[in-house]
Amino acid sequence: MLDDRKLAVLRAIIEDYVSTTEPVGSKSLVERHNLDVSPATIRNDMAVLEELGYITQPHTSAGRIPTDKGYRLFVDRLSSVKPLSGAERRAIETFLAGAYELDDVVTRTVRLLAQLTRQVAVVQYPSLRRSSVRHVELVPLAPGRLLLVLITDTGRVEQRGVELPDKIDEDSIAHLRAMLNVCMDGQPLADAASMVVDLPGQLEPGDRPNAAAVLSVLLESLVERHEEKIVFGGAANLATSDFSKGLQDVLEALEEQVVLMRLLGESGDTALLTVKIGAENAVEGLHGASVVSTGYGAGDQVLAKLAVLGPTRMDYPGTMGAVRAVARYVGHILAES
Amino acid sequence: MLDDRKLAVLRAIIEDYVSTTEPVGSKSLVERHNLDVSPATIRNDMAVLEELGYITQPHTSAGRIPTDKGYRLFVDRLSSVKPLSGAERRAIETFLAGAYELDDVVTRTVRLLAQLTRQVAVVQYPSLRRSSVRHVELVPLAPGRLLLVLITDTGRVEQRGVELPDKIDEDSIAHLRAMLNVCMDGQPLADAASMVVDLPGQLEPGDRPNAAAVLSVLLESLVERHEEKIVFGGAANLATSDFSKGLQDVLEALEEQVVLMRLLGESGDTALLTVKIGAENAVEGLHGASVVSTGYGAGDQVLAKLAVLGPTRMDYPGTMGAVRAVARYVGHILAES
DNA sequence: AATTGGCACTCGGGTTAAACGAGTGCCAGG
DNA sequence: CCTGGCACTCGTTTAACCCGAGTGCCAATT
Repeated sequence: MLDDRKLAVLRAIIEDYVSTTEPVGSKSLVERHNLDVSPATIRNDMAVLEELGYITQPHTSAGRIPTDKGYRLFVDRLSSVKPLSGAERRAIETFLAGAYELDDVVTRTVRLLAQLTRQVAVVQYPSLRRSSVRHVELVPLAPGRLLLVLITDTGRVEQRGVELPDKIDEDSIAHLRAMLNVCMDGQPLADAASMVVDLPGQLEPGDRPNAAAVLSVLLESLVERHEEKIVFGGAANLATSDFSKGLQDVLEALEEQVVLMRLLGESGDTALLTVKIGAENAVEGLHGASVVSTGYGAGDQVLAKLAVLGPTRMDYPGTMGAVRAVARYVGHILAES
Repeated sequence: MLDDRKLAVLRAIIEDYVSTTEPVGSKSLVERHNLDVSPATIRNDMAVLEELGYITQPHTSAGRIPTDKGYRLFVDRLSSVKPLSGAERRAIETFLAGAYELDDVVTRTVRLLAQLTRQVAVVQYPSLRRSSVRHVELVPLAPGRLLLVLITDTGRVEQRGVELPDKIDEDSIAHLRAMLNVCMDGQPLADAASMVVDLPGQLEPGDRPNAAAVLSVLLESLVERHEEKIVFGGAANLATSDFSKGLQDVLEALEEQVVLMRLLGESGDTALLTVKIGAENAVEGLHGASVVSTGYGAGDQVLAKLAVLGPTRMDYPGTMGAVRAVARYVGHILAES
């Protein structure tokens, strides 16, 4: 059904369409790629490809353009991830070189990815689950209010205000702080729940409600909420890449944290490059867009996701190459610091 | 030269143009607003207004549209800030109610402003200059690396990695930490420089290079860099408000931190509502846009700026009302926490 | 069975021409 | 100073038209 030449034709159609944005006809195909057959033959092949749903024509008397299914086949079987050029690799290094803080790393990664691919970049903050506790600090703000500061072994700091049910005095704070640090120091945050389960027993009964409030904030807010932090950049690139329709929709989707979560979550927990094409994206209003995503982290742990979003008509090999390279490099940086 | 009726005509033209997006002619003017004169009279007035540069016609045989100068006059003399409706005020409260952390406050403010005005919102993080030090924490990360954590009396936490010139042991860290806290606790950050000037003298000579590194980071990075943090949102609104040209340009400008700084910086240190119309904006590629900005902060201190950006053809009274109201409300929240 | 050249057909895009109409400027009269 | 009248301008819309890229099909060839 699909012999080699037909596949070659599909590949050629996609390459041409991606670079010209215009439907591609049988004649220009044989010219630009040296297929040693006549346009008529290509037409027959194209008819078959259309029959099978890999390409379609916008209207009669126009050339063919790839369908989502066509891109899917292309990505799965007809292309390979394109390694970056030396210049691009150097760009990555210089771009990310001066980033010490996590905020900095994430921000720069977004800009870098957007610039490299000329599309929209989406980056999720690394999860805290695999980090360990280095220090817990409690700072009184007001009679019924504490500030909880968590410092991890990866040098990250998270803070959060805590509303206390009762008033609390300096001594109790100090005691609670000491207890917390004894219990949790060096422990992975993923185990935090079990670490502190018997903590209230070691405190004065009167302090227990307050301690409970602190713990619940620590467990729920700090660790979980953090993963919801996702930033994007390169929206300006949307304006040029004449998104057939619904630039509006795309921008709205990007500004919804929940949508971004869903977008990155879809690809599961894998660290592998994942490509979602057009309607494969569950998110309404993001059909017409493709998302290339991957996990990243220090070593082989997947701490978060990053992705590039663009029109279905995108340079998949190049984009995949950029995403993979950036993910790896960011992984190194996280591992070092 | 400019009698009352001519001013009324200008106001009417602006109101109509803002709501319809279309050049407005003499006839529809007398209909929609009950000016008790004939279209011909209005035409004469319009001729004068055009002569003076307040309005212009896109082409012969079309109605008039306001010029930047026309909007300027409108804002300065023909309109007043429109107070928010009850529903809008309630929206502000519910929207900002659950925000405890600063991050949260800023993020929500951006979304709120964008939604309220249906335009792009820009919010700068509050300056740390007026805050006081509550606690300084030093955490060893690696032999030559420290994490510096600063906690302010307003419950804000800033962290930053510090590269040390020499190795440092636990005791020296503890000593340095103690010294820092003694010197700085309760002191306003604005005075931080003078507070620590004699600190190195109280340390072992061997520790002085390390201490200097820590101090420079504390002074330069934490306090100053923080003010550069500016976020924006509501880009989706740009898509609808058919920015005559250069949506591309606007998006690019918004993604440049430097540009945003300049945008907010222009209006000086005032807490007052400031309106920059079209070409009044120094930023290239943001002609065609207007910016309504104001300072905000706890009490009467101006800690940062926030702004709304939209096409010159915007609802100035409404936008100004929203900006002022939100700024005030955010101020209250900052003052409480 | 696959390939090829030939040929009629389709249809979107671009061009030209004409009719339309909103809006203007000007003027003469109230 | 205001008003009604009127000629004029010019962008927009509509219609008719042609052009050409591209297709599908078929019969002939390999």
